[in-house]
Amino acid sequence: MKASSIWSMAVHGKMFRICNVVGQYRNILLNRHTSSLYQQNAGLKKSVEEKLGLPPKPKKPLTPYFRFMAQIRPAIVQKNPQAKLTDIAKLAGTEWGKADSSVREQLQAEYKREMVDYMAAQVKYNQKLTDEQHEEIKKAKIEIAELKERRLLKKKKKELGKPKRPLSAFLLFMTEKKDERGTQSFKDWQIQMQNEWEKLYEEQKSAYMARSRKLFEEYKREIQIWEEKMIRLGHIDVVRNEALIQPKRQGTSVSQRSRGSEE
DNA sequence: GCACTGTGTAACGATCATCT
DNA sequence: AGATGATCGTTACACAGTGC
Repeated sequence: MKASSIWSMAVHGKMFRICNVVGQYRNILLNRHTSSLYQQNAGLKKSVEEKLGLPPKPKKPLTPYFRFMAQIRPAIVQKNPQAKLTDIAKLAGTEWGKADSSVREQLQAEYKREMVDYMAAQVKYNQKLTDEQHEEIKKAKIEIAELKERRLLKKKKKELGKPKRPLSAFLLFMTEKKDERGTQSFKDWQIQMQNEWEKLYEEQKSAYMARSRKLFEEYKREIQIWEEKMIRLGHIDVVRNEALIQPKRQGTSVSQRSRGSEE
């Protein structure tokens, strides 16, 4: 903890130098960056290194455009109090397009100066880490990238209207009983549901199972139609592998398609 | 070509446990 | 992976420029 706070102080010091911008926005900039760093240290946005319990790595200097945005943001917000974050970014982009070349050059020069410090800090930081720590960071980054990929694929499936898997017999039972929960804790209620499910008469259970089976039959039909449509549209990544392997019952076959892109 | 850099917030995800 | 729900944590969104 102590080591990390020393690191944190070092980063603070660097950022204050980074924020040493001349002109009328100097104070605003200083305040903004101070609070921003405070939030990061409070753990709102942790870097991979910090998540792994390693000292925080030096932050990249702000690019000229980000520096510019930080300067004009207060004015934009004041003029457009109800503007959303995304609106502000758009307005800032417009302003950047209209900005004087001397302003751009000055911001560019500041960026270059701070980049020198950053590079040195980065080298120092990397030297401080062991080979194992470097490897750990590398692995974590790959994992994060894979997670992101999975999340995006899930989002795509949703957007393309992938049919949802139907409820199992037990879930149908649980859904039906949800209004009877009252003030019981979620966990206790689940355990109670499990007990009640086990005590159900076979014919009662069978009724739920029959309903679930029927839903699954419908689902099978829906998913097949949907996957065939996805293949036609070229969205092979959202289709289960079986759908690519199994030849279709009628019409054009997809079996000759290459499966190279899939696992 | 993608991650990073800043911002605030809405939306989304993981978690807990249960079964199929 | 589907539902249940509260809670806490994380990410996408917009913008442009830079470096790996």
